[in-house]
Amino acid sequence: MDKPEKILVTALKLFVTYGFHGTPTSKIASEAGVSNGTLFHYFKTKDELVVALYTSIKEELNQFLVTQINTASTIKEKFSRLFVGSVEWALSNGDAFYFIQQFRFSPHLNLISEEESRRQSEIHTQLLLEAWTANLLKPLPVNLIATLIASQISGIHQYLVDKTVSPDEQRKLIDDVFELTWATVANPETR
Amino acid sequence: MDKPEKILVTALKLFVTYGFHGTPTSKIASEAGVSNGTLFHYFKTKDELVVALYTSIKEELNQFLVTQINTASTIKEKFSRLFVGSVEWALSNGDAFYFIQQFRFSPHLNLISEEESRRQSEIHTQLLLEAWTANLLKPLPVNLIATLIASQISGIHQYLVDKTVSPDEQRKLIDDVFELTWATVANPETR
Amino acid sequence: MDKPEKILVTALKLFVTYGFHGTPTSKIASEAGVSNGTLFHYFKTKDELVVALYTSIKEELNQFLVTQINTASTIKEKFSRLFVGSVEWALSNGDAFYFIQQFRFSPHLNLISEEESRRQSEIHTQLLLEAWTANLLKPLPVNLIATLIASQISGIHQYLVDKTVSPDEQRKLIDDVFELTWATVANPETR
Amino acid sequence: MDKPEKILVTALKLFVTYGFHGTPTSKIASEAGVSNGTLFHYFKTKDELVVALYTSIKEELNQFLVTQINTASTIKEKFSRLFVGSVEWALSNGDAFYFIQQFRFSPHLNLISEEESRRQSEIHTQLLLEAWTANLLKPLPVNLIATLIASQISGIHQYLVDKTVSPDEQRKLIDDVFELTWATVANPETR
DNA sequence: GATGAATGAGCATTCATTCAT
DNA sequence: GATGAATGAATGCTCATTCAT
Repeated sequence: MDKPEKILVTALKLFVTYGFHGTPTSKIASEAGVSNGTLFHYFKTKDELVVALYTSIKEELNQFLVTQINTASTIKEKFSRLFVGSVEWALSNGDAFYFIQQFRFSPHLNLISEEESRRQSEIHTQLLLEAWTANLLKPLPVNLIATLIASQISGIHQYLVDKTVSPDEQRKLIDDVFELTWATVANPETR
Repeated sequence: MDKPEKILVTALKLFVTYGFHGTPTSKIASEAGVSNGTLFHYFKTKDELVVALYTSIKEELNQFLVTQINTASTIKEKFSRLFVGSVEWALSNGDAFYFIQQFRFSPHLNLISEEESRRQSEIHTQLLLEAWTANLLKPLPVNLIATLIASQISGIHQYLVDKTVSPDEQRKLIDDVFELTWATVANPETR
Repeated sequence: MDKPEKILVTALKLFVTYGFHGTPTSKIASEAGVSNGTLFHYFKTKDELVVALYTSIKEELNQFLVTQINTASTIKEKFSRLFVGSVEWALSNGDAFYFIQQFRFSPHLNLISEEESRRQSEIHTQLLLEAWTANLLKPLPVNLIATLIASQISGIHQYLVDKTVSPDEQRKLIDDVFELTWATVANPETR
Repeated sequence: MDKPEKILVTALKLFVTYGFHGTPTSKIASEAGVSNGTLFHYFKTKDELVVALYTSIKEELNQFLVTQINTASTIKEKFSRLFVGSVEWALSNGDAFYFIQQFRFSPHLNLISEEESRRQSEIHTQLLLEAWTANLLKPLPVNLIATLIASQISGIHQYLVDKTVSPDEQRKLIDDVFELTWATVANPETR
């Protein structure tokens, strides 16, 4: 792992525990095993580090989701993969997922450009467009459907984080909730 | 409005715009029209101010929801009132709602005691218990149901914040989503 | 002496010895017997402190020169008082005088507004105008005359700083150089 | 232009604009088109670079003045050439001249050895000695005369920098001021 | 000679908190 | 209760300098 990567990994761990403000750059540097100066060699400011971390996490998540979707044939199956994949990724990358929320409710969000923002949600946009074109969705605003699905993902994730459930049960619950969600948003006629 | 109240109101506005860290107590004080010392007269530390703000907002929200629920007769109607009320309160108290999220994804959350936490969600717990007892819910874990409903509330709110919709349409959308949500979690047999 | 004044006095001493850069604000504060925070309470930035010091020194010098000029009756005598007064002030306020030069050949000079600059040289401007109106000066550009006089002041000062001369001799030398300078710039006809 | 020379040229430009402190070595290096390490290959420390720049400028100035003086036959003419040459060099090497002042009022001055200092003013010392021996000067301390001449040089330069004057007028003004200065310091009997 | 990544000491500045009035 | 001057610990960031390649 090269130095900037090591810095990002360490920053994630510390930000999640102590918050942005509660984490001095000096602590990030020393725990990452580099000097303070090196941190600023790679990230011009602390804010830039925070943003870079967010971007890299989103990137990683997206790449994971793409591999998930690619294993599916039907559109519904793609949704399922996206849904299940998101929840499972969130469960096994607790820190990263928590950080995303943290970031979203902070002034740092404004530092993300429109374009970067669009790029990050491209997969979801594409898939929804596909479903919409195939007339698979209820006659509701597409954005509303997107938001409702996203909410259910974060809902079931939230539930599973608090409980301790066996992997099998967990998988079943996620599938069940996906089916419920799909029933909520899918067009009953073409379903 | 007395001084501590003025301080809380000002703090909310600033926290939402600049974040906790980005808002010095001195700025809160000056914008609230009180002296630096006065702020610390009412709130021993900045953290205490943050927590007090959170608690007071939750308190206000809960009181509002209680009045909403009280106008309902059936259990489903209570759920509806809770659902719609939550979304509408969130829409007309954007700052407060945003602050709640901000707070939840920050280390400050640890400063809320278990008991306080329980008290804040009492209404929801009560209502779910009622529904459960009346056998109105699907055979899913009650907590999962609670989380799913909460997610949908925040989902529809999220959607409405971004769009600009007429009040009538807005109301209709919220009702629609509630019906979808209710269909998702309610026991079809006793519904 | 109040705190901001004490800070200025200490800063002068240190700047002259170690330069602006070579003098940390922390050293100024501690030698002035105040806390680091107090320094920044009175001067928002280090640059502001530097500028404030410059302005206060120029102010003091000007007030001194005004009292000198006021004891003179003829215009030539006023020039003499200004000349002699400037040299003597420079000799007994070595640090302050050195600081002025230091400041003038630094980027800080740009932080002085046009207006402030004009105000600082008002005495000289006035006196030259008076002499010009009375036709006492050679037909040379007034600004050139001003600059030449100023140069001679700094010349004789420079000389006296390096040598050690008895007060009497010193006074005589300054007078001599003034007469030479006056002969250089004064109109021989009306002299 | 070889690398160390390029570094010196760039450093001059930047020092004059931003001051010593305001100019990082990294900026000098990058603007000079060399790497950070190369700068330190040629100049062990930043201070050494500053001193080297000063020395090289003084050297250049002196060489120029020597060629000027060599075209003169009488002593007064030599003084004239020195005077005029100095002003003209200062005018066409504004940055270099400004840097000299900057350097003189900075702690770096202490890094110049006595001997180096003497060498730099040798021309002036020699010429004054010649004039003194020939009994051409007023019965004033030689050092005072030296200082007064130097002051007038910097005075007329100062004036010409601020104004915009045609080359012819400029040359005439410089000559005039030289004559005035010469009249001030030269022995009227042997003149 | 040339490079530029890495270092870490050093500094300006901020800000929560105190306390005398 | 109210004030705001004073504090000083804490921190982001800079930059001269080193050194392995």
